Amino acid sequence: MNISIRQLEYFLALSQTLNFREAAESCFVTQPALSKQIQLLEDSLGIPLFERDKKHVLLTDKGQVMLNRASNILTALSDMEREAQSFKKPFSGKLRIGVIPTIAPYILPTVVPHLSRLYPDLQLSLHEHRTDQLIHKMLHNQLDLLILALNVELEGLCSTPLYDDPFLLATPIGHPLSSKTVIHKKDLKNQEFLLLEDGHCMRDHALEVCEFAQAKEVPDFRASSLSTLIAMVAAGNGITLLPSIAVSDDPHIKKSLEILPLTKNTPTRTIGFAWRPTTHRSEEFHQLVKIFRDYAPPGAKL
Amino acid sequence: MNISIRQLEYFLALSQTLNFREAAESCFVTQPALSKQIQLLEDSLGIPLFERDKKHVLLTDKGQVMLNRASNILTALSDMEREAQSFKKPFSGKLRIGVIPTIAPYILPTVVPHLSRLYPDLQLSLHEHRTDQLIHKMLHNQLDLLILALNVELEGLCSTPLYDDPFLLATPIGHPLSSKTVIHKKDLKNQEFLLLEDGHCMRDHALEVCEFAQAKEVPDFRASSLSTLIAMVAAGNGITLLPSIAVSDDPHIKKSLEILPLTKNTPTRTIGFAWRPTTHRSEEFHQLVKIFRDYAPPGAKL
DNA sequence: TCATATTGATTACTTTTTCTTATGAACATC
DNA sequence: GATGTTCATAAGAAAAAGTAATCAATATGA
Repeated sequence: MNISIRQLEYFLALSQTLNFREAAESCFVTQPALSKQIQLLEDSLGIPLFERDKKHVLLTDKGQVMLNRASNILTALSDMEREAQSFKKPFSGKLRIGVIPTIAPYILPTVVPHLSRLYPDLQLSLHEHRTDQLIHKMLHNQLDLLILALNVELEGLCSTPLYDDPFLLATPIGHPLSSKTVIHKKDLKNQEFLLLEDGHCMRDHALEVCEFAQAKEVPDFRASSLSTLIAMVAAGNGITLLPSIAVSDDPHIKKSLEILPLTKNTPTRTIGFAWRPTTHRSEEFHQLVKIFRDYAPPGAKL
Repeated sequence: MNISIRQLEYFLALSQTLNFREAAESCFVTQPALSKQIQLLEDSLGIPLFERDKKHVLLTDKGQVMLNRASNILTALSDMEREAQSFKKPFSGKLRIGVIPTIAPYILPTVVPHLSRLYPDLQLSLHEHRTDQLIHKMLHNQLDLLILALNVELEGLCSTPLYDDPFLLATPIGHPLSSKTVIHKKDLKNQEFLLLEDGHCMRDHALEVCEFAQAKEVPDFRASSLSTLIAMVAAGNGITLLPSIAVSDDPHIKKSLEILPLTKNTPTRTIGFAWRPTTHRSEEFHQLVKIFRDYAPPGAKL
């Protein structure tokens, strides 16, 4: 017998549920149908993919290797189908965009309305996650386009920069540093920084700066979002770094905090797109770059 | 309807023959069966893959793009099946090796017998082509492993070096240069070099050396193989560069030519393996590296 | 402990898909 | 204009994949 796409789909489904009935349900077929196809696939490959004793199902080692290949094949097929779609009508259909939390609130509100206006047939589906999860979802064909800070390793993805986003120093009103017009490295020595939770790439950026300037992190506190961070600084609990795009447009922030530029050699993150090399729409992404630049948020440097 | 593997296979077949009847034949089905599946595939994708006026069939632009994707998917599937095979029994089944002509005669005769002895279940299939064709065949899943000079761009392939192969100068017996013990760059100025035909990567290597040393190529002659080249030098028609592995083991050559080492900074090619990233057997290839090194030809530098 | 529920495999039968055979329409060639 | 191509189409046979019902083996809980 020959391996079929359907068998690969059933294989994927079963590997996710590890339960024949549930997997069958998720594929909208009955359990015997799925059992049969899994057996046929195992026969075709000549190796067992699952160990099943009459109560548990689990993926074998070799099954795991085969699963990765199967998953890649299905992704490639899906990309092929979606590219064909986009041939018929570019900028239509579903576009799943993933954005990191320290970028999303400052870019999406301005750009998305323009996108919807320019491409009414494009159904945008927006997802906010941290970098690791974004990359994982991208590689598993759950997202089409990422918007993130490019200063990280993007294993197996293509990327292109959109704009630079310099970091600024934020202190409480009346903080000793706030009298200065520009902050130098030595000004930060032994200052206490409030930072984001683990997993935010901006935390890593900020930590690098702190280490470089011999500053300290406030112990026992990690903010879950930039707004928490801003509130904590405003309440006088410490100082922090904020991305330009997060502060440049917000009069409220400028009243409750002091925002100070750093020296010439300003620490900066590069914001950009990333996508799977086999994506459909790589053409369209290059067009989107222009639009995202046209509607760049205040504070971003082209 | 859903796209099937079989549809992709028929698509590939038709793209090769551009004739429904022949394509059907090559797939061991009747022409209407293939016609139908091609139609279904076009319906699924929503775009025409072939233009057919009642006498000619040709691939559309979009069809070409889809073809590349289809071909990659089929290769991925074939790799998956073959990896499953190799799980059952490593070093068994067909291994298709491609080698460039300036390497094949000096490596294969020594290594292949050992391979056959070590892995009696491995069916070696050896193919001699120039670099460009090897890469093309590799990318089209017609070869599993390449042995070539790594000093070239290997688009989309993985590679690993085996050994270095320095070039030596070959002159006719009694040639003025043959009195020297070592050849320097300046010795080669205005010397007349015999070189290989276009397409041999060794020609490009040698040309670089010639340009660097301001030497000249003999006009109106291009050798089709190293043995022609050697014969032409022996006949006094000029001098040339030869790879160490081609001369170190051959007493006949040493009688009919003068073989002279070049200066310390010896021009050298690196001989190595290359394979598709998705290949089955990448494990086995790393084992083969050891064996190829164990039976390295005289003249090769590990 | 025994009734009950849940697991994946198996069987018999139905539906769907894919194939073959036979044929038709459009175009070249002689 | 007869003949031999081409690809498309239609009808029915063969193959594949599905459902429904059931089984055997294992857990769970009164």
